[in-house]
Amino acid sequence: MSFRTLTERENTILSLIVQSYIHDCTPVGSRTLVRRFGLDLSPATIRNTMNDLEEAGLLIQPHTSAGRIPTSLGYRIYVDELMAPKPLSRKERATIRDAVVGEHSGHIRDAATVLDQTVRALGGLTRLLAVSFEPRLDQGTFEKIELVSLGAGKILAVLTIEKGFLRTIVLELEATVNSEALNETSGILNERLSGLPIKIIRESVRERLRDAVAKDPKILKLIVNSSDDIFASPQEDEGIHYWGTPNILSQPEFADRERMVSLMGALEEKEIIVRVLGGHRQEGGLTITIGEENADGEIKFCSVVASPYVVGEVSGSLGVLGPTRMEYSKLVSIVDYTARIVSEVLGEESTEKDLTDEIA
Amino acid sequence: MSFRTLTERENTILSLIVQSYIHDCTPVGSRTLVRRFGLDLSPATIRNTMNDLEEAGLLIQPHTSAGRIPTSLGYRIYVDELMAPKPLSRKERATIRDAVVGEHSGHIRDAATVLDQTVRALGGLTRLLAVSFEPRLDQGTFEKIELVSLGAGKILAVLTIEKGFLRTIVLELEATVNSEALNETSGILNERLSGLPIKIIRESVRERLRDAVAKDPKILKLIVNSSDDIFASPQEDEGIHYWGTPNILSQPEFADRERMVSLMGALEEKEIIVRVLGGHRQEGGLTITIGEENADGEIKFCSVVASPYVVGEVSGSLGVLGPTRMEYSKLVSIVDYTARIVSEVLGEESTEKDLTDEIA
DNA sequence: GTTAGCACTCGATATATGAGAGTGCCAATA
DNA sequence: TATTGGCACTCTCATATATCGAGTGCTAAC
Repeated sequence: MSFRTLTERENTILSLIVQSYIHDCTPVGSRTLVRRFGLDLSPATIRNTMNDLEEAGLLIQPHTSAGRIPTSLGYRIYVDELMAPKPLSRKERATIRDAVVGEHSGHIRDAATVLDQTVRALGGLTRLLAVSFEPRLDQGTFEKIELVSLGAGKILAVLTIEKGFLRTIVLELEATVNSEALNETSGILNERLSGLPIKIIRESVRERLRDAVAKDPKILKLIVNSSDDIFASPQEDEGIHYWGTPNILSQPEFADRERMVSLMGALEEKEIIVRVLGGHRQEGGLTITIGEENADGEIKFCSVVASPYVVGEVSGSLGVLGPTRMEYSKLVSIVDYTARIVSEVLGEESTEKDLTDEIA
Repeated sequence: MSFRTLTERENTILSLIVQSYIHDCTPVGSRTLVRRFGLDLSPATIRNTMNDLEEAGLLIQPHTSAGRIPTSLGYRIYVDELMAPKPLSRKERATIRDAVVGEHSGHIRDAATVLDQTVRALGGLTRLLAVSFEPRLDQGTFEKIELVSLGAGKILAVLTIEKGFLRTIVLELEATVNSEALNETSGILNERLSGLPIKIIRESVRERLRDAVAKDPKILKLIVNSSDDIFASPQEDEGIHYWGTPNILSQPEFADRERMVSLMGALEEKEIIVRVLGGHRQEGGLTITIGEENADGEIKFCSVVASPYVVGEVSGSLGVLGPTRMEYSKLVSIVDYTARIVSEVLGEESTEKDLTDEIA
């Protein structure tokens, strides 16, 4: 990653500067560094090293005769090679777990509720903007469909997806339908499609149902014609939860009005979140994206620590967004742990006898 | 409202000051007022009147030797007695209507989608924070319930409520259930409860089903025991849509960091919205709340223009929130019109043959 | 290789100054 | 009697100026 290997001293200095700057948001000078960390070197020596680091592109000076601050590349080196993840305290683990698991032990929550409470906890704990995506159900396996007549030609399709996820859709037919025809249709669908991944179904319903015969073919026809919607991947900008805008707006790096407004606008449009966190889904593990590494101009002052969570074949992602000056060593632990807990909680087959409110 | 009747001149001056201040966000002085509006009076005369208005509590000076700005009470008089609602242009009406009605004429949207697009349009048009509540279904009339087995003891209850609103809930039973028993149960429920308001049902299910006999009584029992959830009024802080935080943050009155952060925090917690807009539901019509008239400290610099929308017996509300310095005369027209259109659109029985995605 | 010393830079802070907009008051006016 | 012109005064805002302090780069000495 770095185009030349840093010396031991350079590593130390870089690390200390990053830590100091993360803590203070103040450019750090040679003298301060020596004093604060009780270094056994003179400021002049530090200055020389700083100069080298600056030439290597890891530090910059906001202006002549100010201290140095890390560049994105500087943070990158720090994150990849220098920092040690900071373990969570028992209390922190408990905070996260309690929030994700939820208070009412007798009450099973759906994914939206779980993630909503998760981002609240995550935002509160990190004092940053916490973000999460609901799971993308179209990665999952189709279990079965039920068709319910709602009267006036409306039909409710209820899709059951592995691990207890549910998706409901209202379809409409001009003719009235009887429940017998609905049962027949759902029977055919379940027989032919059960156990297949949603994605596969979306691509191949037509062929799979081509030779199906039903007494009342118009329902089957409706299903096939609407299959893009029924077996759809959810809209990219749906199922996003976030929390902590005041946190992020309080950060000194957003004192600039312009920057703040553009960030908020980007958040509201959700494109940013989708682009930044969307790519993280179903990938390996926790990722850190720093400053200009984010393609989007609006958040080139921001970093993102994100991790996928996995529930069976279905997955989503969660993470935090904040200024590049963030406490990476702590955040990787927090985000990683949160993602694990969410995986765990959403993966539990609901065994409690209570009810979940899938839609408000 | 005002504790003394204002003279003709006082009315004029107050009105002009309000208009000028709304336009400029600059305290307005006597000389400026005369020049800008070509008044046939000398600045000295205006000063006398201004002094009177200040004593009446309708104007204040930010500091000695600055111009005047209206107080909340000043705005109140203006809104109640002086201003004339500004009619919407054809184009503005079209903008609102198009957003609420939606683009795909062949696609029926659910309330959440409609309101989401509505607040976007409303926020964009007013350059303020637009807010809406989804309808409170528990004001509505229960049409029927369908019970669908999802396997593993899970049952999906689908409630149909007048005007095509839908509510689904997952219930859980330790035993497995057969569809016959479910049909029997839903039959009993529909027979006894159909046509009743949800609210009434919530209060009286027990009595109404006391003497009901079913071959498999445990499902009926589950329904009764879970009735608080099934026929619940939705959580106060659910079903809220808002859009336009960047708009509001760009307003000069939120240059103050502190104020901005506290407003954003309040918004995220949603309590503010609930308290401010929540009360407006099912009430007469459009309401305007100005500055300190809002009980909440966080938004004592804000005003709210809100209106209920009504769909049959069910209603919700929508409106805009912004600094007290807002263009009331225009906003009342916009909010009123938007509420009407939303009422209309949500009230339409869905006749299109297409499908709605009720849950993501 | 490390360090002390020194001249220099530059942002931040405090202070002074003047311009401009506005006010209140009072005596003159129609 | 209501209106007005005139005047002294107030207060903010913008600008200019001086000073302080943290920090730098460079060089010569250790």
